[in-house]
Amino acid sequence: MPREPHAPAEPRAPRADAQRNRDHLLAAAATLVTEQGTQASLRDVARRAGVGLGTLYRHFPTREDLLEALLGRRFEHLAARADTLAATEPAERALTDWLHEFTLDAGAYHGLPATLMATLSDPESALHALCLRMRQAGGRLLAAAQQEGVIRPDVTALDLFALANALSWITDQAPTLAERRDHLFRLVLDGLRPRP
Amino acid sequence: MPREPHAPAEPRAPRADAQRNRDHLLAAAATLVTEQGTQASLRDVARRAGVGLGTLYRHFPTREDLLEALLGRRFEHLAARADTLAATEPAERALTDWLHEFTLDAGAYHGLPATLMATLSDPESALHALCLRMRQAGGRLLAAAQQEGVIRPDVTALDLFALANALSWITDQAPTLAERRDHLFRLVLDGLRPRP
DNA sequence: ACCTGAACACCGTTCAAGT
DNA sequence: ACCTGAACACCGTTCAAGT
Repeated sequence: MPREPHAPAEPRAPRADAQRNRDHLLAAAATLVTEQGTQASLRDVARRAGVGLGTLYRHFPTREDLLEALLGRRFEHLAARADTLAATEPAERALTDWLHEFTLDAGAYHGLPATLMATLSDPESALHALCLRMRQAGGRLLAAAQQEGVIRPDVTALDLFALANALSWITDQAPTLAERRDHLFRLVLDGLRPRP
Repeated sequence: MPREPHAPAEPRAPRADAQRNRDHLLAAAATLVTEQGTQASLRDVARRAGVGLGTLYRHFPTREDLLEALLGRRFEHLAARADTLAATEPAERALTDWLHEFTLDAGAYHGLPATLMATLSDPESALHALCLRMRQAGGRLLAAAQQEGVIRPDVTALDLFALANALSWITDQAPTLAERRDHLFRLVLDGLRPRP
C-alpha cells in the first residue's frame, strides 16, 4: 500500500539518527539557555547533546534557528491567547492582559528581549516571522482598543512591541527591579491612554 | 625649592611614558567604542593605541574602568545641567528636558544602555558611582515636579533611570525605530503624570 | 544523508620576563 | 614603575574526511 509508484512528493521522514540528534540538541539547548541565556555557548550545547559541533550547525545553521525551535510553541500559544482574550474580555482589558503575558514570555530567557528586538533590523532571522506574528496579534487587540477610544490613535503595533520588550529588558538587565515590573508596566500603559 | 624634606605626601606625577600610554589608550578606545560599541575588542584597543595588552589592563583593570574614563566628562556635564535646568525652567519642563538629554547620552555608544543598566546589580563597577549620580540628579528634578503635583508620587528615581535607559535601548537595539524615539519618549513620560 | 572533530581566526585575562 | 607579549582557556564557524 505504501510505495505508490507516482505518489505526490511527500516530505521524506528524516533518518532516525538525525531525528534523535535533533531532539538531544533541543533538550540540551533548553537546559543551557534556561541557565545561561540566549548567549549560551553553542559548543556547550553540542557537548551536552553528545553530538559533534557540525551536527548542531547542520540542524540549526544559526543561533536564531535554535532559539526559534525553542520558542515556537510558546509564542504560538501566545498568538492564540490574543484571539481568546479578544473574544472574552473588553478591548482594553484584552490588550493589557495580552501585553502583560507577552512581557513574561519575552523575558523567558536572559537576553531574549534583546534578541527579539534585534529581529526588527534583520528579516533573515529565523525569529523575524515569529516576532511579526506577535506584532500582528498585538496589533489586532490594539486596533479594537483604539476603536473604543481607550488607547491613543497615534500608537502603533511597533510601538507596543518595542515598549513591551523594553519592559522585559529592564528586569532582564537589572533583576533588582523585578519587584517594580508590574508598576512600571502600568505606568507605561497609562501613557497610551488618551488624555481627556 | 621643590624637594622639601617633609612635604605633605603629594600624589606622585605619573611617569611621562605612562601618561602618554594612557592618553593613547583613551584615544583608541574613543574611536573603537564609537565605531563598534561598548563591546569593542580590548585587544583592538591596545593594538590601535600601539601598546601591549598588559598595559591596557594596568591602566584600566576592567572594561568598565575604560568606559568610565570615556564617559566621565559627558555625564558630569549632564549632572550640572540638572541644576541649571532646575534654576531656569519650570519643574516639569526641567525634568522632561533633562531626561531627554539623559536618553541621548545613554545612547552615545552601542550597548551603553545595557552597560549602564547592569550597574544596578554591580556596585563594584566603575560606572556604578556615575549612574548613582545620575539617579540623584534626576531624583532632585523628580522631587520638585512631584512637589508641584505634575508627576505621580509613586514614581521613584530608579523608575526614571530604568525607563530612560529602556528608551535609549529601543533605538540602540533597533535603529529602525530612531524616528519613533521622541514619540515613545512622550508616551512614556505621559504615563508619569497624575490621572485627573 | 548525515556525522565528526580538527582547523582557523578570533576573544578576555594573567603573568613571567624584561627595562 | 612600568611595559611586553606569550600562554591559557575559551569562543563561533567552516569543511575535509569519514560512515
